Amino acid sequence: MPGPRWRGNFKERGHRMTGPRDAILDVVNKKQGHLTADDIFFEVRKSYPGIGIATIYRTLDLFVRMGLVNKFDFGGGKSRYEFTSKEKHHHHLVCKNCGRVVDYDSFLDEETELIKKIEAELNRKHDFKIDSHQLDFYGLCKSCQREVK
Amino acid sequence: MPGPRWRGNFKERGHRMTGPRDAILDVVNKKQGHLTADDIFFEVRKSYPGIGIATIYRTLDLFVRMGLVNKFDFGGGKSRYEFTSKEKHHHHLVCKNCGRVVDYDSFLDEETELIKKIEAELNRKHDFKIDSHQLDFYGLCKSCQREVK
DNA sequence: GTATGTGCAAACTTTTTGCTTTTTG
DNA sequence: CAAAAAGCAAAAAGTTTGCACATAC
Repeated sequence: MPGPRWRGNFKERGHRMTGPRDAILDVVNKKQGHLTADDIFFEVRKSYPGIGIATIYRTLDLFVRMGLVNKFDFGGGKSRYEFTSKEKHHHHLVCKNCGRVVDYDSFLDEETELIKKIEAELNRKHDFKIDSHQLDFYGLCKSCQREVK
Repeated sequence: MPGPRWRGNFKERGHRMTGPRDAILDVVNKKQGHLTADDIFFEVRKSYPGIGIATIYRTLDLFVRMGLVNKFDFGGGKSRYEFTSKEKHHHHLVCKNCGRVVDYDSFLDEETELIKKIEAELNRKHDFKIDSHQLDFYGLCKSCQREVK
C-alpha cells in the first residue's frame, strides 16, 4: 500500500510509487542512522516479506539519485544509507574497532564558513563542481578503548 | 632483496623484512596517491613477479597497523592505500563519476584549529579517543561535468 | 631449526546483472 | 496495454582464509 506522501515526487521524475519503495522509504525514514543494505533488507521484510535484496539495492540507488537518501562509506566493506533529513547537517564519529557511528554537530557555524571557503577554492583551482563533503572522525569508543590495544 | 631502511622498524615489532614487503613498501613509497590493492599488485609484480594478491592484502594490513600506510575508503567498493607521508596533511576531492581523487591542502591552519576544537568536544562528550579525521569533498571533475547529467 | 611469511586456490561478502513475471498508471 | 519494477538466481568484484611450502633470523 503505497503511501501518498512521496507519490508526487516520484511521478514528477517519471518513477512509479510501489509497495517495496514505500516500505523501504518507511524504514529509512523511521530507523534513521547509517543503516547497511542488509539492515534495511532485514527490517523491510517485516512489513514486506516477499522483497528481494536486489530490490533493496536498486531502490536505495534510486533514492540516492533522487536525493531522498545519502550513501556513506566509513570503511568496513559495507555502504551505509541514511535518510536525507531536513534537520541539521551533521558529521560522523566512527569507532575503528566496533564500527559504531555517532553523529555530531558541534561548531557547525565555524565549520560551514570554512567549508565554503575551501569549496570555492577547490572549485576554482581544480575545476570541480562540488556538491557535498564529509567530515568524519575516527577513533575508539568508550568500551573499545579497554578491549583493544 | 630487502632494503635496510625499514629493517629495524620491523624487527622491533617482531616482524620480518621480506622481499614482498620491501617491494610493496617501495611501490607505495614511490607511487604515492590513493592506490587500490589491485594497483599495487599490478605495480609490484614488475619488480616481484611471483607475488600473490593475498600477500598484497596481508602486507598492506600489516603496514596499516604499523602506521606506515593509511587506508581510506572513498566509496566505490575499493579500499585505497597511501604512504604515510611526513609531508603536509591533506584531504581529498573525489569525483563521484570517475572516482578520480585529487589532494588538496587549502586553509589548513584554520582547519587544524577547528578540528582541534571539534576533537576536544567529541572526546569529552562522547568519550571517544580520536586519532584521525578525514575531510573529503565530492563532486564532478572537469571532464565528467559534461558527460554526466 | 623454528617461527613467520608466502602462494595458490577456494571461500566469503557485498553488490550487480540478466531475465522472466508482476505491477503501475 | 505498455513501460517500469520486482523477484530470483547467477555472476561480479573485492577481500579473506586454509594449508602446504618456502624463507628469515
